[in-house]
Amino acid sequence: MKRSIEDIRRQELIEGAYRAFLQFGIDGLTTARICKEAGMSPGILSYYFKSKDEVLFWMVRHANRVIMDEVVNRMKQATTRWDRLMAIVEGNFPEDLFEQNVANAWLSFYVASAKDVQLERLQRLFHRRLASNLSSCVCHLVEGEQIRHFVAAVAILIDGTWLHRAAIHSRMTSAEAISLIKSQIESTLGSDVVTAAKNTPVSP
Amino acid sequence: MKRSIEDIRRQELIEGAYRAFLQFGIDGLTTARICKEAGMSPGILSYYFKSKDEVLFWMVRHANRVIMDEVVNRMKQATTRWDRLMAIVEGNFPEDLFEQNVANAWLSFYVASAKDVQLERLQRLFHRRLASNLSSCVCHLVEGEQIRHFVAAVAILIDGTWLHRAAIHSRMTSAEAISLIKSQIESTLGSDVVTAAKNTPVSP
DNA sequence: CAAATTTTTGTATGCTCGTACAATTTTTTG
DNA sequence: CAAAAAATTGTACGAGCATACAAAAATTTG
Repeated sequence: MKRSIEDIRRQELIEGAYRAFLQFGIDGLTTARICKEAGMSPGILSYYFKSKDEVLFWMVRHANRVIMDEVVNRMKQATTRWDRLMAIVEGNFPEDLFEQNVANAWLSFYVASAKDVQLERLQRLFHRRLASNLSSCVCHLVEGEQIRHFVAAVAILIDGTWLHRAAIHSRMTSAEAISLIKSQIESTLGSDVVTAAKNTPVSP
Repeated sequence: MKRSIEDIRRQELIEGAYRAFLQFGIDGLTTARICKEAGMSPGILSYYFKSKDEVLFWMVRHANRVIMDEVVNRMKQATTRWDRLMAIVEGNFPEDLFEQNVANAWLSFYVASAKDVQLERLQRLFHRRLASNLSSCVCHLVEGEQIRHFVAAVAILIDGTWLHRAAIHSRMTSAEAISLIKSQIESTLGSDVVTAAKNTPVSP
């Protein structure tokens, strides 16, 4: 069974919204701009979606999937806990996405999610996934309370680095971001735990 | 010479804007809301200011001064490099300001400064001040390139922690934020540098 | 106190945007 | 091919907002 016109149009609008999102952030997303970006006429959005907010919702899921694919693909190839950890960090800074407009767009999503319960739920889902992935890399290697501290610190470092890429005119590259977070992780865990992580296979 | 009515009214409007800012962020700031918060009628803003953006500009300066006062007061009492460092960290997390609405408000300022050259200049000024203060705590204690890395890491940790307070429903307290950043700093610098910082007086 | 000046009020204007929808075109069906 | 259904277009409406400004009120001046 081939995709219906409806599915195709909805997907096109979501991807149009995504492109507009990367350029202008959530505030720059008007129905007209979304439709134009998708190559359609202005009124079409309300034919295929209940409202602009519905497009926004699916667009954010789409945007997150782009990043998550980067993470997951790298994690598949990891053989040690340490490799998994690096897969998460590196996957969160794809070279072609780590630039000011994109960082600003994500920042605007964070702001918007404070006033939109749907977006807030997505946001928390994304955070739980990240926290869960990070935990799996260090559990059994460090003690319980330490795990929560480690996860919080790395999450803050990742998001904080994106924030700086957005706000400060920093020209930081993704390689520099990864290297900064990597060395923070190393000094936080300590060399013995790092060595253990590098020698622990992924499964257990 | 007493303050003119104009100075008083402008200050009242700026403070009204600040209160509205803390509650609703930059997007929630309408001229009507600012005037209402200042206890004046809606049209008064355009009598004392060229535009809403001008109020925004002064309001952000005011908001930053609130934080900077916290930092500066703590730094005055510092006798060692380490104390100065802690003064900066603690001053950036005043207990009564470290809560979700305020964090969201600051986040919305970061987003807005991407599309407003005036706000962007303020933002960069704030960042240079922070970086300069941080540098002064570790220069001569660690080598040149290391300083830049250290400053970047701490700045990212501070902003990242605010971002998390805004976005994740984290209930993190200011004490927890300070403690997290403090331990990150300690493991980054290494115990010998920390000891040196604790034994180095502030002036040179 | 009366005229002049300053300050404040309330509103009108124009703009942007989301949404609904009638009119039109395209596709499908029998 | 004609009728019905689906898809698309363009626009009109209303809401929310920044700004300007005429009218009113308050204050100062002579």
